[in-house]
Amino acid sequence: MIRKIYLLLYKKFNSQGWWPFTLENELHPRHHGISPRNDRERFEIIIGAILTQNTNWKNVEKAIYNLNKESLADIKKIKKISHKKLASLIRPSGYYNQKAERLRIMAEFLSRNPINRLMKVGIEKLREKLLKVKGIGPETADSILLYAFNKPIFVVDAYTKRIFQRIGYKEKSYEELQELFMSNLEKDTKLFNEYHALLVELGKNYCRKKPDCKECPLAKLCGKYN
DNA sequence: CGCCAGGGCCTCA
DNA sequence: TGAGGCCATGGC
Repeated sequence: MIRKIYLLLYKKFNSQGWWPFTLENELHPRHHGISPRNDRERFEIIIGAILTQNTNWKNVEKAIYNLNKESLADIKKIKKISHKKLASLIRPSGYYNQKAERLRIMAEFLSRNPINRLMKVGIEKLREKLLKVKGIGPETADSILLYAFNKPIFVVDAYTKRIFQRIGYKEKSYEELQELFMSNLEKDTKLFNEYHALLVELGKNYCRKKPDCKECPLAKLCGKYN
């Protein structure tokens, strides 16, 4: 069933090309359908994962644009910039004081633990290290693992919880839901990447807080609809 | 105008 | 472990 749902979503929405990030000569993050290839791109994804916490991605794009205008997708620069300045640049993403602090803490962590070294750490150990960083919870950690480090882990977000609750799955906690996917799919980075992105697309367009079930690709197998 | 968005921390049972 | 308050902007 987990795989069937994936296929239905893919048929409806096609490839999502996640995670959206910015190429060297751009300022605005976009979906490229490729993995990050250098530290700047990986760090920008990490920044986006923090800024999008409980926030619309469109607002995060504005904040990332502001940062890129000053080439601030850079660990050393984020460490050096003042809190006031950083907070004002990321203001559109909301919670800007908290998030400025979280970006600074993450930059310090990555300064002590360089990305090229983290890339070689085992997935479980890397996840534990990320979760110890203040401001990084399960979803942000897993987003970083999957989209910045290309590790095969499934990201569970509010959309995932809402969609699968409505379909009729009893799993509730983050770990239970994550295990549902991890145990029913081959541990493939590309598959986990696409699946999560497709769930976000469904959550935004159909399985909203007030659901629009009419053209939902999952309507036939959804407990709420039937 | 109200509602909501790709969470996480802290506090208190 | 889980519920509730807090953090905040911008789009619709």
